[in-house]
Formats: sequence, structure tokens, C-alpha cells
Amino acid sequence: MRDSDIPAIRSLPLFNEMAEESFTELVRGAYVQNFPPHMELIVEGDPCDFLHIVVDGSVELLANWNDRETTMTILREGATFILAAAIRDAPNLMSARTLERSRVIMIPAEDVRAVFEKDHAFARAVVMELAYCYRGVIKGVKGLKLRSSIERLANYLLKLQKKMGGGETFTLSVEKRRLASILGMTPENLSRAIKALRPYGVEIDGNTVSIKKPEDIRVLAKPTPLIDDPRS
Amino acid sequence: MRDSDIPAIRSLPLFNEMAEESFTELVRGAYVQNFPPHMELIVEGDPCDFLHIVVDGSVELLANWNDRETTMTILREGATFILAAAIRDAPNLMSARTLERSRVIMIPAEDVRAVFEKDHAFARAVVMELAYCYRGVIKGVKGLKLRSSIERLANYLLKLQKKMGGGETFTLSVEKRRLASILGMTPENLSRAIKALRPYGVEIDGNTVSIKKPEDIRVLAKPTPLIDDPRS
DNA sequence: TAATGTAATTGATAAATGTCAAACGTAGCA
DNA sequence: TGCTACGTTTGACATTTATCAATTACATTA
Repeated sequence: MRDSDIPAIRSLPLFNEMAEESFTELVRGAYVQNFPPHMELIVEGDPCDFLHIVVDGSVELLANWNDRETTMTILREGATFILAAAIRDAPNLMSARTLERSRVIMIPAEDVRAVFEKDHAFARAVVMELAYCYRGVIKGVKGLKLRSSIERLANYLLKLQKKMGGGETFTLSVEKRRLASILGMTPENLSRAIKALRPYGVEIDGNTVSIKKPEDIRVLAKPTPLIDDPRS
Repeated sequence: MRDSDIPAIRSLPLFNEMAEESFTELVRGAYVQNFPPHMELIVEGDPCDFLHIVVDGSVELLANWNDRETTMTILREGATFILAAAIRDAPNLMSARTLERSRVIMIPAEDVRAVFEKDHAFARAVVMELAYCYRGVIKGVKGLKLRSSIERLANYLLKLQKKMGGGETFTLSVEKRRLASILGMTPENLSRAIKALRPYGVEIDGNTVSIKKPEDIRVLAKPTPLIDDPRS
């Protein structure tokens, strides 16, 4: 591991309150690896040996069943996975693969569990992180069950706009076919959903999105913090 | 609170490893209430003041958006909710209402957070419980995104059969319209899905389910522990 | 026992979503 | 530069799911 990686990890919410000694113990056993694009890091069903942290690049979490595949989420710099499996010493429920060249830290799950037992500040951070993730997934289910695909797309765009600073124009950071899968639809239907948003002042050209009539799209999307606000 | 309630709570995984002193502190501040059927215990969006435990009866967790409503899950004896919101001191993402006459224990969320800070065994139990719930929701999303409604129903029935002891005949413990909502479909479509399972040896009459040809239905359902096994 | 209200079912139809094939566009590479 | 591979878009069509209205079944209560 590069020395320069350490402060970056330390500053993550999961690690920044714990005792120095505990942190050192975690870092001691950790590996860092640079992966090429489209590398499978984790296969669904395998035992969970490591807690992973994305230092750089992006990683897709996905799931398979009966020859079908769906993208669960995309993780970027600073994200950790898969904490729940590591803590419970349970098999991974999702596969993970890099989307681009990515730098990933791997901390042995055993070390995570050991430090968890010793360091209360870390235990506290783990709980907060897990509760945060749990609530994130619940919001996802609500979106899937309560909204149509067009409504999901509209809300996704509003959320992304906010994340990108709130300007009228911003860029998609995900391939459209993956976005389609995240939103629970086919690429073909995403294309049509994009067209269907044009009357609401949404223009998408390649990766560039413009929201010309924010009021109109919000009337359609009806965003609510209880589904669309990642924090709280 | 009845004295007879205390050992029942103490034996739940969330509480059975903690120090006696911590447990006493939690119990001291706790309320017990008997609620009539169809009582709203929690409204989505409200602050989370209590951790709830179902002692007896059943409670529905549901969510609303834009005049639509969906059942997220149904909780029975021994289940706790809503832990994530209580720990994070965040608004409830779901509403809760009783389905039948139910007995519910309510522990002030503040007390939960305070004891969490002091008692490591409790912290450990909270993490395990949260990780368990997180994985449960992930399995739910996988089912929703990867399976058709008939496949979801087929797997639901197989899971229920196992839970009920594995015999050929068992009973649905949920109204069909609620089951439909849990599975992400309309009541009308659930009726049709039930009919569609007849050729696979599934007979449903009222609340009575018979699985005559277990091999056939399993070929359709293709159950996998990574979606359908509640533990692990 | 009859009356009532609610859940469940059914049929007809509509809407949403998926599938397949083809065309188009673009990025990377020989 | 031109080729190739792959992602995206489009159109035609199929399937799935939802909606609406009507009916049936069932449980509760007067």
C-alpha cells in the first residue's frame, strides 16, 4: 500500500473515529490492488474474505439469477463494500466488477471482525454505515415498487443534477445500458423513457443532460426525501 | 410492562448477550401497549422516537408515494423495527400498522443509542441485526429485479412451505391482497398467477396451499439461497 | 337467518415493459 | 484511413402487468 493511500482511508467515515492503534492493525493486514477494467473482484455466493474500499475508479455491484443479470449499484471513490457479509461472515449476495481501471483496498474480513470487537468507535462507525446502507436499499425498493420506469428516470436525473452541483447541464457518469439496469429497465426502454421526458424540458445528448424546465420535470418526478435524499 | 414479557424480550438475539445492567436500563424506559387491528403505529417521515418490538400479533411495514401504497414486509412475534432509524436518529422511511390485535414494546430510541454506546455486546447484536436486515432487503431487490411475478410467487410458496415445516399442505398467514403487494403485483394478478401455477401441481383454496409436485414447481421457481434463504 | 361489507376472482381491455432485428453512431485499432 | 466492435436508437411486435367493472365467495353482525 502506498503511504499516500493511508490518510485517504483514515478520513472515511468508517475509519476516522477509531483509535490509531486499531486503524494500524487494519492497515497492516490490508492489500491494495490496481485492477484493469471489467475485472471480477467478487463472485456472488463466494465466502466474503475481504472488506473492499474503492480508492479510485468505479466498481459495479451486480446480481445474477437464471441467466439474468442486474446492476444493483455503482460505487466510486471512498465507497466500501461488502460490509454486511464481512461482519456476518456470510457469502456475498452480489458480484463486484470494475468498470474502469480501479484501485481497491482489501482488508481481511477477519481483521475487521477482530477490530470491531475491540474498538467501540469502529463498532459505532460500522453500525452507522450499515444503517445508512440499509436505508439506501429501502429507498431503492420503494422506488422500484411505487414508481414507473419514467418516474424512476426523472428522479434519477434530478438526484444526479443535485449531486453534480445543481446546474442546468451536467453529464451522466454511467453507460446508458448500466443506468437502465440500475433503474430496473431495458436499454431500449431507457431510450424511450428519455424521449418521453423531452416534453418536460429534459434533453439528453450522449452523456450530456440539460434540464430546461426544472419545474415541469419535478411535477412529473415528485421527488421526496424519503426516497430520493441519500442522506437521512 | 408485564413481568412475563421480560424474559421473552431478553431471549431475542438483539438482547440476549448484553449485560444485565444494560438490559435493565432499556427495560426501565420501555412501554408496552396493546393495539387494536389496523392501528397506525408509525407514520413514514416522522422522527423515530422508539425502537419497536412485536411481542404478539403482526405488524405491517408499508410505504406510500403519490397516492400509491406498497407493503414492504410483515413482522411477527419477536421482530424488531425500526432499528436503523432509531440508531441514526433519522426519520422513518416506512409506516407501520397492526394487522390484528397486537402487543408491542416500545423502547425510547435515545435509550437504545445510550446503551449502544456503553454496552459492546449490545452494539455487536445491533450490528448483526442490521447486517441481517440489510441482506434481507438486498435479497428482496434481487427478487424484484430478476424475477417475474409468477416466479416470485412460486418462490414465496416454497419458502413458506419450508417455514411451515415442509409438509405438502400448509396455510397462508397473510391476506392475499397483502401478499400481492409484498410480491410487487396487484391482487388481480396474484389470482392469475395462482392459476398459472396449477399445471405445476400447486393448489390454493382459500388460505390452504398444497404443493403436489414439488419437483415441478422447483423447476419453475429455481430457488437459490442467495435470494430465498432468510439465513445466510 | 338474512343483510352487509369486504376480499377474491374473472373477463375485457389498456398500458407498460420486454424482445428481436435492423440501422446508426462512435471509439478504438490495425 | 478504413475496419471493427460495441453501445445506442428505432420500429414492429410480444408479453407482462395493470386497470376497470362485474361477479362471486366469505365472514361478520344485526
